[in-house]
Amino acid sequence: MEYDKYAYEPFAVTVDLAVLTIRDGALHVLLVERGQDPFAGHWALPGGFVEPDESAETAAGRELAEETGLQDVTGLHLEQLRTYSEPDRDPRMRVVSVAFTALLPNAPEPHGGSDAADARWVECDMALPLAFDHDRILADARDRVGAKLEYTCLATAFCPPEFTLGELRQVYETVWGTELDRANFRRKVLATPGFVEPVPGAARLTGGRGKPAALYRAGPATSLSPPLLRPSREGRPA
Amino acid sequence: MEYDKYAYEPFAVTVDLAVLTIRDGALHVLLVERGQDPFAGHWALPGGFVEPDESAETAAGRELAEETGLQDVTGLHLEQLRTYSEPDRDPRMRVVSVAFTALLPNAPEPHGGSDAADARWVECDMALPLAFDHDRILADARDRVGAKLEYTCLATAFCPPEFTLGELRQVYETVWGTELDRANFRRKVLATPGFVEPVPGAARLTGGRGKPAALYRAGPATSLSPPLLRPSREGRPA
DNA sequence: GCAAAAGTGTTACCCATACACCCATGT
DNA sequence: ACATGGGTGTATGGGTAACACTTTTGC
Repeated sequence: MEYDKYAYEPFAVTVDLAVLTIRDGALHVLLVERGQDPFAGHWALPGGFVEPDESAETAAGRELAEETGLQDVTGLHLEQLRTYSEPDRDPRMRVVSVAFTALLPNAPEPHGGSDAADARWVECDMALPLAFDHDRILADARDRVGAKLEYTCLATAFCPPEFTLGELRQVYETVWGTELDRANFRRKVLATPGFVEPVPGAARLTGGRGKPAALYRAGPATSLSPPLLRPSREGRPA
Repeated sequence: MEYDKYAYEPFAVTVDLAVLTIRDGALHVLLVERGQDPFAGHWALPGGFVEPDESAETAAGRELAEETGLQDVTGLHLEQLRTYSEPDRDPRMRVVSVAFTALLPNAPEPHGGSDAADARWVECDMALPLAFDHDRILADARDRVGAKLEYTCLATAFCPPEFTLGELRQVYETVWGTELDRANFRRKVLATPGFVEPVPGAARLTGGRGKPAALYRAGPATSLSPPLLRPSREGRPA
């Protein structure tokens, strides 16, 4: 049987990417400067249209490679965040956007490829305001990542293939904006089977000072039970 | 500036609903029997097209009201699950579906409204196989709900406005498929500020036998910290 | 020597677990 | 009387928090 594809006003489907990384102890997001209206000259999250033969996931991976110039997407974490579909979120037409969160270990300088006038890393707290509803998408991405650090092994996605426990701890401290006790963090991570695996004999200096630290790789585990909870949860009932 | 809305092959955007409730101590899902191809005669999750002036959230609420006949959507939990966009998930055309999870306290018998030939509650474990990729959507919904019971106050969404702690505990036991210690569950819930609030002086018999139980209402809290973890977490690394 | 960061040890306390036990109700 | 489910008490153990201490490096 045939089906009238044009019975409805057409929808466009796009992907938007909240690409996060840690630079200089601060959470950064990849932004592009829009080259055309609407919001020409404003900063926005990278993204683009889903092609007819692509899933949103495929489109997100393609856009990410285009924007960052990364070909080795190994060890890269790409995850669907949620879908934004308010009728007026794009003044041109109905655009439904599937948003993704991507976590990068190292931060290669982006080359403003494809349709973006310019692309660069911006500290998250300095990023607002963004085009469209991208402020909200970025805020949702930060919430999600912060929450996921508690009960998943996601933190290693921010680290290079080999990392020290101090670097891993800095991931938590940066995303959560808190300080963690070194000793307790170490015990907790090492006590979780499959979270990290030691690299035998390897050690590296971190920050130029202090004792060289042992190196670890990400392990096969994905979930953290019991979870690693954020400190200072103050909850007062009404 | 104008924009060519028809430059791309058109996408259709739909919503699919995993409406869950608890009946007779088992998790049930609302299913409709499809009246036309593709998958005519098969069971599927309720859903439908997003109208031109609707967000996916609005469309999901409308579809839910249509399928269940519920007008008082008070105390109803409707939440975006994720978006399914594989190019071949619908043989007719490109259909991108935003899936939602809805939790209902009581289970009104659905009336097969709108375009559904029939609609009924089906025990989740008996539901497979479903049309399209709805098996996967339902599995994702069950995973999500089970996980959210751990660190949110979502369980009250399965309960009527006033409920006993035993009923609340049955929600956990049903969704998780485990048994929980009554005494410890009680202490845990009451120790979490804002999870439940007592209804002064009220009591009700549950199951006809035993001591009448005190009644509680859902409180203002939404998150559960520290979380209420599922028992028997056995994790073996590779 | 001093600062900085890694790594180890120790103690106290919280909290979850696992029970035992009493209470109120219907059959 | 007995079964059933609500409600309370309590001992034990594991894990986290908090802090002291040693080690190894660069300046």
